[in-house]
Amino acid sequence: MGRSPCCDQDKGVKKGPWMPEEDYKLVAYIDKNGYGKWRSLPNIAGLNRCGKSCRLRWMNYLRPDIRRGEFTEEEESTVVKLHALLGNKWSKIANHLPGRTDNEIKNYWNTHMRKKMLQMGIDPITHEPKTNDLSPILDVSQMLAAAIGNGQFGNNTLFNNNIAVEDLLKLQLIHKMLQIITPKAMPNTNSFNTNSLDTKPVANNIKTNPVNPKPEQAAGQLNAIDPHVFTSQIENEDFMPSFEDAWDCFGDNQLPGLVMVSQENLNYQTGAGMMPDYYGDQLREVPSTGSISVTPETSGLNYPGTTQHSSGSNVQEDWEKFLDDETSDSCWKSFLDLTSPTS
DNA sequence: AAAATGCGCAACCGCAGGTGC
DNA sequence: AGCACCTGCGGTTGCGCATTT
Repeated sequence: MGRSPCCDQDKGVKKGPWMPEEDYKLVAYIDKNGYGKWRSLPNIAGLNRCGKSCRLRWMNYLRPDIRRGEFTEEEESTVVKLHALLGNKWSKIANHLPGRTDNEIKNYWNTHMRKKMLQMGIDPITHEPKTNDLSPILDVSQMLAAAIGNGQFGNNTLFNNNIAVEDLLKLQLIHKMLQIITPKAMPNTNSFNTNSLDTKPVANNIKTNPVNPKPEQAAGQLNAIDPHVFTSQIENEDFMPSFEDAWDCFGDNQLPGLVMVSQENLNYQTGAGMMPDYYGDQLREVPSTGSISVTPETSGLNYPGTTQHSSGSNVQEDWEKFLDDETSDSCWKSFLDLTSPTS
């Protein structure tokens, strides 16, 4: 389809910053005639500007309902959540932020929030942890699986009371997990920032997890050590968790990292600043390959605190449900704590 | 004090969808 | 059906100010 050049941009129209008198002309014209017909507007209004430029100036700067100044925490939270849901759909995001323009949100994202997320080790595009910080767990998981599978330690060694090998593997696993949870307290620190981790009790999360059919039981298993206590104790240099304490985090007959949790779920959980917190059978249904998307309708995953996108509903409905779900606030709150100017 | 560098933001550019003739 | 035009969107640019060297 053919398309003519925008306005009269080849005929010496002015570009660059707008002068106050140009603003005045534009506002005066729109006050009198309303806006629209941008192509013809410059001639009628006596402006030597491209119609597009006039529209942009009005929409992004002169409009009376424009809201300026620092983004509030609530606005930031909304932007982050919507960006996770919609991606770089700035105009759609702007629809949820009265008075903010798509351009302003885009600029704010690129200059402030994107940087903060990178500092947190979170990919601002995918909203996933940027580094492969969970690979150690998977490595150990694979080692365990291999050890069992190929009979390296004898047939079913782990289940035949070979305490030394089992404990060694446990130790390695716990050590690697501690590296992830508290890099500053452990050797081999990594870049994942845990300073603002939200250690919301697991039970609260499980309670709203749509894929966990037995929340009380699961919470009981996993809260043998309260994550609040666990992580705060770890940050205390005097604390050295015992095998029993750490191991009790996991349910009976469950070898952490072996089969129960997919890479996607691990990424999601730790990205939200929490330990992997549920290992119920239901999670086996989560696909273990492919890349995660935080967009529920594209990933097909049920995330804690979110609602599954049904084929009959739209993104906005899901978003409103998401906003109403108070249990979904935790990870964003921690993010905002970090991005707050006062922090 | 001056130059270099970094940063934030307004504005520009190209493209695509929608609409009317 | 095809064309021209209008409008809106998202990526990018470049200017001006602030900070650092």
